[in-house]
Amino acid sequence: MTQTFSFDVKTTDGKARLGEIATPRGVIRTPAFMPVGTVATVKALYPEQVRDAGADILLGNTYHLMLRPGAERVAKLGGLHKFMRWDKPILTDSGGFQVMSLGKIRKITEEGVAFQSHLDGSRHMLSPERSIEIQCLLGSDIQMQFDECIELPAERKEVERAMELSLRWAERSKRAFEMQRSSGGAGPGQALFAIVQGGTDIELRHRSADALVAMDFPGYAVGGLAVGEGHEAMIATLGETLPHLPADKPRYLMGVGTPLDLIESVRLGVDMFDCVMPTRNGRHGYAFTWGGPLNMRNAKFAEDNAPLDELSSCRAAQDYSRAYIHHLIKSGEYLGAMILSWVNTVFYQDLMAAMRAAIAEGRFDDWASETKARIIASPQSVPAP
RNA sequence: GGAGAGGUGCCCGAGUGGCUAAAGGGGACGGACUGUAAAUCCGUUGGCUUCGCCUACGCUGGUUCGAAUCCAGCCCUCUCCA
Repeated sequence: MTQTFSFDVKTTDGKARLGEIATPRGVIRTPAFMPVGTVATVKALYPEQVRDAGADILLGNTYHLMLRPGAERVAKLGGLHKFMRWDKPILTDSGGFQVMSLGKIRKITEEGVAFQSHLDGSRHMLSPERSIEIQCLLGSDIQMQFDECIELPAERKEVERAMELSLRWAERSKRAFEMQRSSGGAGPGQALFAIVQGGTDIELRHRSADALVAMDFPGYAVGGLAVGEGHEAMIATLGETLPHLPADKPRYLMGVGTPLDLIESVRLGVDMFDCVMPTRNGRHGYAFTWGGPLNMRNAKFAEDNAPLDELSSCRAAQDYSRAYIHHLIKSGEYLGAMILSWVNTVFYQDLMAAMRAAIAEGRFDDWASETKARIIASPQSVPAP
């Protein structure tokens, strides 16, 4: 197994890429979808289920883990992988997303962001340096620069300000990461990714991307999308941004998305994704199936004895009836959330696997048309005879 | 048999003369969810020919310009005492 971090594009189909990221903890097949395990757990799932679903990597969060149980404590306990019993790669977000999502309880300065803990109100400072330090303490394989993610729509001046700040923080993050490298806090198998910002403004996106590429990172993320601009604008922005990123480095679209988002983004050349959608929507009673999405709370499933999704490779989708899952969800039972989180996580991984296969066989466009017609269209919900 | 408490919308439950088609829960129905402050949040929830009308707070009658709210009788439920 490799001791260093590397990325290899195996083949392309149009702009879509099939590749592999090699790390000391294992290979990540791309395009990849990373289940989100914010607080050291992919909610409602055992790590084994996440692994068996086909996930090569999952995501953890700097902000949440620094508050609880604390980065130093995780380090003391042997690192995040050992702590949560996940031995494959882990990517950690820097806390940049919380700059947006916790907008009401934080203050931004050039130095960094002062957060008021959403848990107990205590104050905590996150700077590029501290974020990298925490990510190293956690033992993250792919670390993210500290950035400022902003909500859209926003004034161009505001988008530009956040983008420029994120550039300066990228530089500081990189320097901090190199310091960690030289002091043994991070090894050659670990990598730091930069994050392109700039809203839906093409000129800002180009400036951001060009500046970051000049700094030379082992991977580049596109951040600040799927934050209110809509699918079309997101895809358009992505289409203009990706050509400014090096072809030989992985491209990660942060926080995205719906199955449609994933398909259209892979078509444009994105290699990595993460999103809470399969798990959060699962907990909320929403099932992704190969016949389209189903809201399992709907009364029409009350006496539907058909399996949830007979086309799913997830055992739970075969074993449990729609009526039963409907009952569990309506009753607020944990098992309902567990089943749907599992089914959705498998669906997302199978979707990525299908995209990889389609790229390998040079039929991505055909595959995409067929698949979109099946899974994006309104759901089939005919009761079993 | 005696004393007391009470009967409100699908359920529980506020409401003691007009601002009450009736607070608030729950349930039901529907929607949302995109680097997780989310097992969360939002909307609807008597009917109709819907800028108004009808029906409605146990039943019947009464007082009043006006009653879920006050009065009388009746029916029913619960608690305590015999």
